[in-house]
Amino acid sequence: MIDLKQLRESPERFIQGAEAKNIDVDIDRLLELDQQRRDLLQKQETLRAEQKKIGKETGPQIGKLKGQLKSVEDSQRPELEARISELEARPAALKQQIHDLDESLAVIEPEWKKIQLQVPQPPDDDVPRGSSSDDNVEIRRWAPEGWDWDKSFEENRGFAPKTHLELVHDLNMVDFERGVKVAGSRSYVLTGAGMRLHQAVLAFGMQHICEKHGFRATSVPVLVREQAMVGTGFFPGGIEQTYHIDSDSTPGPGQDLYLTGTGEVGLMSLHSDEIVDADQFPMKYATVSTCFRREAGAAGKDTAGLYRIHQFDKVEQVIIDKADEATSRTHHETMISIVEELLQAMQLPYRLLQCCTGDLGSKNADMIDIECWIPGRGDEASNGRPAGEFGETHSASRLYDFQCRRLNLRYRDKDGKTIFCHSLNNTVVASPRILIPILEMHQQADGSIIIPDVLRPFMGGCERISS
RNA sequence: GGACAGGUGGCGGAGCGGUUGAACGCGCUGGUCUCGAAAACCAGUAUGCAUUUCGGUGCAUCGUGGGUUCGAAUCCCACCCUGUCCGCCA
Repeated sequence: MIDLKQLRESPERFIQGAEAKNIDVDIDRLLELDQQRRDLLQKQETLRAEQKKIGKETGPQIGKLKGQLKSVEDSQRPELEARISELEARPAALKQQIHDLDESLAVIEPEWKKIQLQVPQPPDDDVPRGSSSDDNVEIRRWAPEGWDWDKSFEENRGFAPKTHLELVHDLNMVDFERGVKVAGSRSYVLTGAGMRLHQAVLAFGMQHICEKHGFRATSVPVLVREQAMVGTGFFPGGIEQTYHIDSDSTPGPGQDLYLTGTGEVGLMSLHSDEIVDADQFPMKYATVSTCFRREAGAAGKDTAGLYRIHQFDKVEQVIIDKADEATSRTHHETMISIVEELLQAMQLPYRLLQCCTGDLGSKNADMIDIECWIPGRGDEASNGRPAGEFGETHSASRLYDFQCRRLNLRYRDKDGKTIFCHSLNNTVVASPRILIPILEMHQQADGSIIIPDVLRPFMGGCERISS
């Protein structure tokens, strides 16, 4: 959520920000409603002040007179009643006016709130303008020694690569058919070495971020209240991406909940509605959680394999810290470098992409995607085999106070003022998607797969997966 | 599935129709005392919005929304949430 004060002061910044992000939101209308609302509130406040003042003066009198009314003789009643109704007349009139203003406000506020939740955070000035992921800008890339970016996998390694689909089939690591039988399209069942490797990657990710970088290991609810989805900024925009445990069809307590698409929701919601102690900054959390995504609107895209699926597991990192842009930028770089360490440790070639304004999503001021090289992806080369392509495996967001404002997550500065925190989040590792580059990049000419050193301790020392 | 209880400030906990934005306790901040600390004592200590001659001032907020009333934390209705006991399941 954006700061309405800032919006009033510099609406252009937000209008241009929404435009750059390709988000259609009627900011002029919001400003208009905001002005109306403020006018109404001001009028109402004045009336209330008067009502209160009168109430203090005449209230006790009325009470006393009404008491007398009970014990007094009939002949004196009319006079008493007249005095009471005289005293009651003014506050009653005020009450009616205040009530009318309430009704006017009730007309405005739903739309006012709705648009407010839709206004995106303007992108930072140094984010390149663009309309889609095609306009993202590569920052840098890395590959293990011996890998030549100008050559194909076959030229680099001396044999034609299999796709991950072929590999998991040949090595019996995934059962897609039964996955689909049980759970429908985009479902899978990891088996044997597939499941072991999946768990190894997640365990490695948790170990790395917690032990090497001091993030606090934390579990999160993956079934959450709507407020957590709104607070973290996934709603209203992402509602069609989200599974809903529906109270209409299955009434009863605990039935109106949503399945989270990322551990970020649970982690960031931990401190919602809190004024956290600034001494704890920066607050660094890591979790591993199952993530659920409906992938609505992605029909026909990446239908085969482990790339785009409804359910996966992810190690996620978040940082909450004081409201300072420079600090946020530093954290952002740190969180990205943690991922780079991990990918380098697993010897996976990757590149960093600066996402353009059109690809940022509504809540980010800046976002860096990390893409691993996947030999089995992409268009067909002349030999009829995939030419290889980068595939997004990580996404690092810098949100400033946009998310914490929604979550009502604050701290006190030196002067005791409450301030909304800044937040950031980044994938540590998401599996099984990350298994795709691991399998494809570490495959051998004989069809076996060499397990990266760093994962072996989590697989009982196993060095190689072969049929 | 059945039977209840309850939602008040950073926390605990009063209040159940009239200066109650809210007693009391704890915590926190400042001060006195002390060589220093603890204890004791004194003072202060909610959030949001608006307004301001930056000293304040006004309004709202006791789960949420509506209602009754001249007046609601207090009464009524609906909803949300939390907890307890029994049953069931792991």
